[in-house]
Amino acid sequence: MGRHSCCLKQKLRKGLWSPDEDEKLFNYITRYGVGCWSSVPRLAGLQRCGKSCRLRWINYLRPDLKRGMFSQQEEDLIISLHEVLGNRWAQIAAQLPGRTDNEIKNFWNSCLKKKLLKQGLDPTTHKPLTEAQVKEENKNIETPPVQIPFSQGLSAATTLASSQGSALLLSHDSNFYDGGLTAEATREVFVNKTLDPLLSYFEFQMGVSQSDYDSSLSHYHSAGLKQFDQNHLGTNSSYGFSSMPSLTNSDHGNVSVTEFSDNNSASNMSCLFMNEVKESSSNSSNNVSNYPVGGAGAGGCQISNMMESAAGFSWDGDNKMDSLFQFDSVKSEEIKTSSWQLQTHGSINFNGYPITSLSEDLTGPNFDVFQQI
DNA sequence: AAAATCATCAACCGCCAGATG
DNA sequence: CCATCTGGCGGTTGATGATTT
Repeated sequence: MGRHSCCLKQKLRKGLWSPDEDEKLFNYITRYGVGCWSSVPRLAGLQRCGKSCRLRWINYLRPDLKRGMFSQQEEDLIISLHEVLGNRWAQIAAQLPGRTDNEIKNFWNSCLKKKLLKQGLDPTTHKPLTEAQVKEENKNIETPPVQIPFSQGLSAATTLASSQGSALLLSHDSNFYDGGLTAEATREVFVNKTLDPLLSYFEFQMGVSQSDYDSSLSHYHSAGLKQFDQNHLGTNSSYGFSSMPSLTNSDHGNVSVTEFSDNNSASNMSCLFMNEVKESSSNSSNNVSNYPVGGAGAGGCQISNMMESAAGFSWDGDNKMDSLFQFDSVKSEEIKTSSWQLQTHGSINFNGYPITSLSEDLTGPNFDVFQQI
């Protein structure tokens, strides 16, 4: 197996995406949706391979990306899911609306792994480290890991959860949480995908019933959806991007929705979807050249820069970003009845767009909830 | 102040599986 | 069937800014 045929063609650009390329891809996808990725570059006028375009859209340009720092709940959930699923990042991402597998994978490798090690847990097995492993880790980590006796009744994982003040009870040998769902059953849930992902997500995470969904979701989406209609869980309800409400219902200027922070990805198109951003330290003279050109290094999100970059895009006329989407916080009624929609010169829904994790999980027959838009 | 090291994450690579001809 | 194409996934790399020496 070699490269994809599309990648064999000469003169294809590689590396970081320029604002111009982003604009082209974004414009194309929002106008025509996703069809055949291999033809997207040609039709969008890009010197990229289809895979690259797909990746860029999924990990960066997709409007439903949440971005920002991971909340404690998300963190706990990732750890729990990782214990069940291992490095199946796409499946893990499927349970975290607005997060990409790449993002979660990076977060795991850069943060959570170390965190578990510091807690004396093997990040692969989620079991307490052996003496030898602990010694090995002690060499690498200055901070002494938490020593967790093997004989202790509570699992180390549970200890971890409680030490983090988490409401989530991580797996012991048999039970994931008080509800009594066994680890095996939970594994069934996620591996065989037999349950409503959103419901199972919240039940799994919080041990809540569907009736508690509102509060869970509002917590999860922080300042996002304040009155997420429970009808979204109904059998006849409409689903689009699972995290779309958060975006759509964002208050203007409510930066906390996406929790921009220093750790936030700098190159974040989602920034563009905010009508208002942090006061940009009066450095409004930034130009497109300030568009994040690096990976993490461009940290700090340079929101003002991003907005400048957005302005640099040749959005024609009323096709500007903030009119592109329904951002008004008063649009919750519309959210209830319609899927998340684009508001260009008419409406474009994202039926054809890759959703959330873009894994097969969300489109599989067992995930009806995601199929209804 | 400069060099070295670390942390982060966007993007690439290689592989796999399903679809298609 | 077989070959090829394509989408998707997980592992890895490399560029960059931040931090430490």
